[in-house]
Formats: sequence, C-alpha cells, structure tokens
Amino acid sequence: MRISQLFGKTLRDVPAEAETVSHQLLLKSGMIHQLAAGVYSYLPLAWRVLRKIENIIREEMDRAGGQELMMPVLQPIEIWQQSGRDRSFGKTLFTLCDRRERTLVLGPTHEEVITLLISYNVRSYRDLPLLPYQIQTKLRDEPRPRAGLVRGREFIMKDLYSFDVDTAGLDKNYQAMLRAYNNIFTRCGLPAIMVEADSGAIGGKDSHEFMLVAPSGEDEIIYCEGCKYAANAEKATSIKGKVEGGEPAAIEEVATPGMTSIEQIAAFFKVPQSRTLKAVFYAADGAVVFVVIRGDIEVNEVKLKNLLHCDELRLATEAEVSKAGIVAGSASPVGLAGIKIVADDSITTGTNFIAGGNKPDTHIRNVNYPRDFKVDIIADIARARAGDSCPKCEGKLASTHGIEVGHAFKLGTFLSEKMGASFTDAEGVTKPIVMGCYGIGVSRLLSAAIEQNHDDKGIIWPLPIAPFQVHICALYMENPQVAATAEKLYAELQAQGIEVLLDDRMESPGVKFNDADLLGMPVRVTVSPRSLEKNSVEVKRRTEKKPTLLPLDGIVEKLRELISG
RNA sequence: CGGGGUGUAGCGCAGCCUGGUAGCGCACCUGAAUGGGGUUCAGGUGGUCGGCGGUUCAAAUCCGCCCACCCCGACCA
Repeated sequence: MRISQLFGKTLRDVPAEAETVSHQLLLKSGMIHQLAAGVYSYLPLAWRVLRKIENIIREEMDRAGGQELMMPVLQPIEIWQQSGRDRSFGKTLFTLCDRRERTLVLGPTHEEVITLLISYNVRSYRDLPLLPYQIQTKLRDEPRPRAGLVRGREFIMKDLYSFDVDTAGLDKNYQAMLRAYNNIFTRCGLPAIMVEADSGAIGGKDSHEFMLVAPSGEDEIIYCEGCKYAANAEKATSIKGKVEGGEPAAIEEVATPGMTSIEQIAAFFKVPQSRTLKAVFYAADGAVVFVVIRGDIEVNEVKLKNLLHCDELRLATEAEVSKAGIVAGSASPVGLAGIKIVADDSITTGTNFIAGGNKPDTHIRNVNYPRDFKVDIIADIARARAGDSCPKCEGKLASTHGIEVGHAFKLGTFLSEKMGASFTDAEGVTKPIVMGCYGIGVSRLLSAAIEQNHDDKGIIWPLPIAPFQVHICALYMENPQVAATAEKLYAELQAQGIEVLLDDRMESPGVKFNDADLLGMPVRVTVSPRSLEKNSVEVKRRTEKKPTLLPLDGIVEKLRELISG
C-alpha cells in the first residue's frame, strides 16, 4: 500500500474527546472514526489488524474443533423472554419495533439463538459434541461507553459455544478452549494472563477471564506472588487471618458520643479496626439487607449479589435504612430482628468484637458470634486486597489492572433447559445439553494491544497483528534514484509475500519519520540519497532507537529474516 | 440514572463576561525556497458559531428549553 493512496490521514492534534492512550493513538493515526458514542468506523489500517486477529482466532478455533457460522443480529424479544435474560440484560438490550409492532432485539450476544439453532439440529447423543462459533458485530446499549474501542456499544466479538452430552465432555472442551485461548493471545504477541472470574448473572460454575495487563484497565486483578493463583478482584478470595481477642467476655455497653465510623471507634477503644464489626446496608431488589463484616474488610458486592440471587443490588438509601429501624452509625446485628442479616465469615476469625449498640452514640464491646447474635447467611463476601494472604499457598497477594479480552464460562444446562435443547442418550433418556461459552473481544483486543504496546511517539505493533510488516520511508521522492530504489524494493518485498507500506508522499523527512513512528509498523526501511551513495538503506525496528545501514544487495532476504522473528 | 464539563472550519483552540454579523494554529489548494525528526515564506479554499425558541434595531455573545459528546460514579454474561 502506498501512503499517498491510503484511506486515512494522521492528525497532529488529538481530538479532545480521547483520554486513554489507545483511543488517542487510534484517532491520531486515522485508524478509526467515531460516528456516535461507542460507535466507530474501522479504516483500512485498523481493519487489517482486526482481520489478522480474526484469522489467528479462526485457526485456533478450527484446530480445537470449532465450526464457524453466522447468526442474526436481529432477534425477536421472545427468545430473550424465553431464557429470562431480558431481565438480566435490562436496558443494555437495544430494542426496536418493526412495522408490525413486533419488538426485536439487536443481538448483544447469541446464546439464545445458537441454543435454539442447536435444538433444531440435535436429536441424539451421536450428534454431539458441537462447537459452533461466530465472529460478528454485537450490540449493547452500554450505560457508559468509554475508552474508544475498549467499551463500545457496537463491537466485534468471537463467541464459541460448546454443546456436550455431559459435564465430562464440557470439562474437556473447556480445557481445550483455555489452551486455544493461550495459543491465540501468544500468537498475537499479546501475553494475556488467565484469572479466575465471576460467572455473573448467567450463572454456571467455572469461569476464567483472560486479561491483558495495562494500568488503564477497568478490572482489578488479584494475584499471588508465590504461586499461580490469579483472580478478578470480583471473585478473588484471601485468608482473613485470626484476630486475637481473648476469652469471650460479658457484653458491655459503652457511650460513644458522636462516633459513627470504624476509624473513630477503633481509635476510641484503642484497638485495630479488625477488632470491630462493621454494618453495611444494601437494597436487594428493593428489600433492605443488613450486612456484617469485620471492620477492616470491605464488602465485595459481586459476591454479595451472587449470594442473594437478586437482579439489582445497591447501597440502601438513608430513608430505607431508618425505615427498617436501623440506627446508622451505631447499627449492630445484636438484638436486631425482622431484617435479613448476611455476615461475612470474617466474624468468626476473632472474639470480643466491638459492634454498634443499636441506639445513637452507643457501642458494645465483647460481642461474640454466635453467642450474641444470629445471622441468616454466613459466607465469604469480602473483597480480597493486595497484601492479604493467598488462599492457595498463603503467599502474599498483589494487585494490578487489566483489560478483559477473553472470557470462558461453564454454562451447564441452564440455557438448554430454557430453550429446549435436549438430546436422547444411549439409553433412550432425554437430557438437556451441557453448554459452555467462550468469548474474545476482537475490537477490544485491538485497543488493548495498543494500550500495552506504545511509546510517546505512537503505536508499536506486535509483528503478528501489525497492519503491515515493513514501512518504507522514501526520503525525497523527487530524486529519481530514491524513487526507483523505493519502488523496486516495494515490488520485490511484495513479490515475496511481505506486507509493505510505502511512504511515497512529497513530505519532509520529519513528517515521514513521525508518521512511521505513529503508525508503528515493526520494521522501517529508509531510502534516501545519503544511504544510496553507499548502495545501502537504513533499517530500524520500531523498538530500536538507531537505524542500521544495510547494503541494498541482499536486502530483501535480510528483511524477510527480520520479520520472520 | 446522579455529579461535573464541553459544543465556533476536518483537528486543536480564541472570541462570549462588556451584543454590532467570526478569528488563530494545524490540515487542505497554488507558487517558491529548503532538504534526515511534524522546515520556511507568500497567496488561497473552507464555518447553518450543536438545535429550537425568546429578548433586542441587532445575538456566537444575554435568557429558556432541547440535543450531542466527554469525564467521575452507578452500571457493565
């Protein structure tokens, strides 16, 4: 491709709307253009990258037994009602009415469609397993699109769905997919780390996410410095540790005028915050829930939501709290009645805690569970933090941020039961098909790649997904020798199957070098009168500072070596 | 949905407070010079000032409503 003819112009100033690096560079390099919030056109350079990523994904999916197909974007709302997921998706579903006033959904994903499709095509255990997959645009009316392609309302996604006769088959395919995902990210030159993940509203047992580590990532990853444990902070657990509180003593009321926070209470009683019990109030589908947790630990709302099996979970409002008869600031499970109490298991890690007195300006000491209060549910609902101990090896946990680029779920039979996807086994018994699903955010991966691979000059493409492998900067194209050499090299490289971008514009060297750095092809070749005097060209990897002078003789071979690894 | 911010040429911005019919840089076009990290000079094209309504002799500017986009939060298989 000649830059003079390339559709897409680089900018000097970055559009003000972009904050994250990848968004800025995608816009500055002219690779994408925004049409509406979270909706972008992909210009040729971006499209080349996306196609390369897609092709790597295709190869690995096919190798793992996948079969590519294409499914409708337009889906009747009824299939979402059938699965019940119209409620869990809620307003995120784009909906529209056709001329007959039928409500249609713009597919945010395709589990419903594929499961129905499978139900029409599978009768016998002999028809299974099946691993259909799709690489398509999906649409979600995100509450807040952000960071360019990282969270769009229209985005490209690969989803593979596994259909098995039993959980053993699911487990096998699940493991195969995790391996395929590792292959994919490695082949893309984008090392992703696999973390344990929350399976979300859709349910299911195991779930893993693949994260590209980047400071700007939306997700927090908790990982162990000692072993291989790594989990999304939404899912991560840690060892809470014992708190020495002595032999259980008698309950004692203490006046604590004006003190409502854990900091104040701990300071007043001259004890660490871990010796206190904290009360937090939530509204789960509108009903107030009283949550008790050790004072030094925060509530993990994802865990809590899963525990309560509710559609909506939020902090309760002051009005809801007081209406429930709770004294905010001095609330306590001790003596509380008529309200659901959920406790974190951290309340069992010590004795003689300090808790609220359930009346203003009063706390009580020497509170012990279960001697002094009862709870409805006790479970792990704590947020694991860096510095905590690893649940696997008791090593030290650390935290970092990442962009979720892949997600695997064991769905089980939830959807197949809802959608009527069953088969007859060898004994003639009808059973629901056991499902899994496995997604990769293709367009997000493009952004994440840049987020992870750039410098202050621009993008640094990993070779396997670079739009072009070689970028020829022809300085002073009006010089006939430069033009002839650049053209010849351009043609010869292409004849070798090498992807080349030729900067044939009448621009100054500075402009060309800056654009080459911005666009970020792995290898830059500079053809100029200066180097031609020595029958040479300058070759520089994008990651290197200084170019190397290489003789024209045999240059094609040299370049081929460079880009073959 | 709550909080904050911004809408003036393709991009970045000034002008608005104190009304008088729009300006700068980049990009683009023409010409000349220059020649290895966004080079210089001269000339030129391009704008419903987000939209609608109001006030006024006169509105980018003042007032009202609406819309879009961005950021924080909520939210986000």
